[in-house]
Amino acid sequence: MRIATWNVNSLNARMPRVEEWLIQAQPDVVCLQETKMADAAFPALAFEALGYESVHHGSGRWNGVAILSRVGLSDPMVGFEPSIEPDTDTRLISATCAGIRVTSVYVPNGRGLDDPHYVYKLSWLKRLREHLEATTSPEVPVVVCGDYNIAPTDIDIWDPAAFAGMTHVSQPEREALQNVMDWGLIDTFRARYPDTPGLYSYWDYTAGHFHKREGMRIDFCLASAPLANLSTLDLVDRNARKGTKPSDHAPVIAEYNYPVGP
DNA sequence: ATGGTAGAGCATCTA
Repeated sequence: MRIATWNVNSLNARMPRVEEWLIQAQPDVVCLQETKMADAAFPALAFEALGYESVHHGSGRWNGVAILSRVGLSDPMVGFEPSIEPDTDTRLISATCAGIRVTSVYVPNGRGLDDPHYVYKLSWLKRLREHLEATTSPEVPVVVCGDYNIAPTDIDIWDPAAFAGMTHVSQPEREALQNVMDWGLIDTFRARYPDTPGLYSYWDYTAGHFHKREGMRIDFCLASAPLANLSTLDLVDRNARKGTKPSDHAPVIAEYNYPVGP
């Protein structure tokens, strides 16, 4: 089972590259973030032509998340479970694919430590844990994939000094992420490469950061133990960040020795 | 070549 997550930074702008990448990378399940489109504009037919069922949750100009699957897709849920304070944005969608409860998340950026959006970010992460508690169990196969907009530790960023006083690295954010993971989600990527620096999934478009290998690891496929125990591979597809009109994020791919089939 | 925003949408916000 090959599961990928990719913040595409506008699916309209990225569709040619996404289609090309699906054919080349052959993922079974894909979580997309920042589609930046309304549901009515989502190119479900184009994905279907490539063998993927899909669900999308988007409102227009900003955020927007989707799940693609070629191994079956059922029981979709958009946003947080109804008992939870609703999200004002379209940042979460869930579905069951081949017996795995899959969630695509686009955690709020936070903007600044003194910005209301930072409070929203922390609240959103608290609600993500409540959503998992209310809808599934760490005893079954679960993946929560997406752009978390948090670097778990300083090994996940190119220069800790460059991020002093900024979002993505603050202690409250890291604790909020840890609280989500404490529900029962494992970062198999870092478990596989515990001491390897320079493994990033996002590079700022500005100032040639990608070419200088100055990035952050903020996109993860987090898995519950039944799936994480079957982890066979974790990688960042850096090639997808090169060339013409790339997203500022690269796809993150995780593989599990788990039976593929609807 | 030896550097270096991008997207949405039309002023400016978001990342």
